[in-house]
Amino acid sequence: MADDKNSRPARSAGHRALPKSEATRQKIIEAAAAVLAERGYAGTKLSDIGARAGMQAGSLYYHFDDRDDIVDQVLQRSIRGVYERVRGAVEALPPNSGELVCLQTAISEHLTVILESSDVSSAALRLLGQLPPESQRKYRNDQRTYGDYWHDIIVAGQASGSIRGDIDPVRLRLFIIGQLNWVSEWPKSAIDSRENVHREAMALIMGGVTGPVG
Amino acid sequence: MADDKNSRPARSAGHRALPKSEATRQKIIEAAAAVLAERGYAGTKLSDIGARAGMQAGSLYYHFDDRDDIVDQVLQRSIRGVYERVRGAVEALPPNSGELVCLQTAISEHLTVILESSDVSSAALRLLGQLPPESQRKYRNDQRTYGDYWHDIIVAGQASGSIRGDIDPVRLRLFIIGQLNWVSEWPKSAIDSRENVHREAMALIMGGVTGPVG
DNA sequence: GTCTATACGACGATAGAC
DNA sequence: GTCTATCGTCGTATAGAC
Repeated sequence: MADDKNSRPARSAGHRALPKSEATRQKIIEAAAAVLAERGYAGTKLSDIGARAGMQAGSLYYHFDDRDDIVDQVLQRSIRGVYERVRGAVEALPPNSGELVCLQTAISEHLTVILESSDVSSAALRLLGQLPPESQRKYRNDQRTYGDYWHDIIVAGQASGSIRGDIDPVRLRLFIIGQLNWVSEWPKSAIDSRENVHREAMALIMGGVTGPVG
Repeated sequence: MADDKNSRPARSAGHRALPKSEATRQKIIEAAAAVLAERGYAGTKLSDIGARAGMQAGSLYYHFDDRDDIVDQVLQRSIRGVYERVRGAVEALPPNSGELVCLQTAISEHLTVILESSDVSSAALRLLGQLPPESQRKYRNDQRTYGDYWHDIIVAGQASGSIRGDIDPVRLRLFIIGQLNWVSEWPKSAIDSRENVHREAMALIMGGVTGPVG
């Protein structure tokens, strides 16, 4: 649990929210996410990250320990970022909203994150599978936390009857999230407007291909 | 269009279907697919492929021109393989089967391929996105052929009213195929039996989370 | 903080023995 | 057909100037 970098900057007295070094870290992480998303884990070279962040490869070592440290930050932020966004959206619902509304909100927000940050947030999704197995373990907890959050919504919905009960809740979640995640692989030409993607995704997940009335 | 390897072996007179060299090619391609699926494009080393195929890295060059040639074969077989399987299944239906049945058959067969060859066939799906953009062009045709096949089914179904018409047919296809493709990313623990996955995927895609009767 | 230069290892690819 | 040995290249990481 040695973690000297995440609470940076630990300087004398906090005054500004984004000191220069932190802003640069941000820029590097975003650059790395972009490269990771399009080249994959092993295909991401420090020179690419540096180029996109406007500096030389060697300069990255001032801000990060090594290559994996950068990848690490991208993944952490992505996974936790999606979770916080979705949880925030669901918790913003009026109290006693039905489970179906919670599910719809989670779907909508998850999709929003994918559509708006097609780099930073969707990079993680495609990356987890290509990491060396040991590295994957580090993110299992964050992944499971997010999965559990969905799981609870789905199970509650099935108990109340608002969500069909003849599909295993784990697989139901995996089907839904998988369908949404794959949007990050779409050709850009298929996304004419985010509104359409949202509306149609919701319509399909809710009512299926035969439509809301069977 | 120089393509001297694909029609191998071009030996004196055909006698056996699988001469040794062709069998070895097969084994290498399968090994490569396995490594590609778990390490990604750039993460796949010739030494890994060789190890899994039971030979040294240098020996691979007897069967293939270079690294990209191997990746190429994996992708070609995967994309075309799924297409042929799905088309075969749909064409095996009794004539004048409804479009909805065609769609269901396509879904079922696509999922079957993913579940049974979680290496060879699913490797391609995740790979296309991480290839250097120039390389991607080579597979666009095969991809489009497969997409068009689904497209025709969906459009016909929408015309006849058996498939809801309020979702863009291109996105409807992408949603469905994406949901199925993502199954290759599932933790193995989520697949207790292929039958269950099939049944539930079909139920969800057909009727949505609210169930077949709304 | 960022640069250039360099040490070092890893991987793709080739050559030649068997 | 497959092996071992080797070369060349590229990418990570470090060192030290600015």
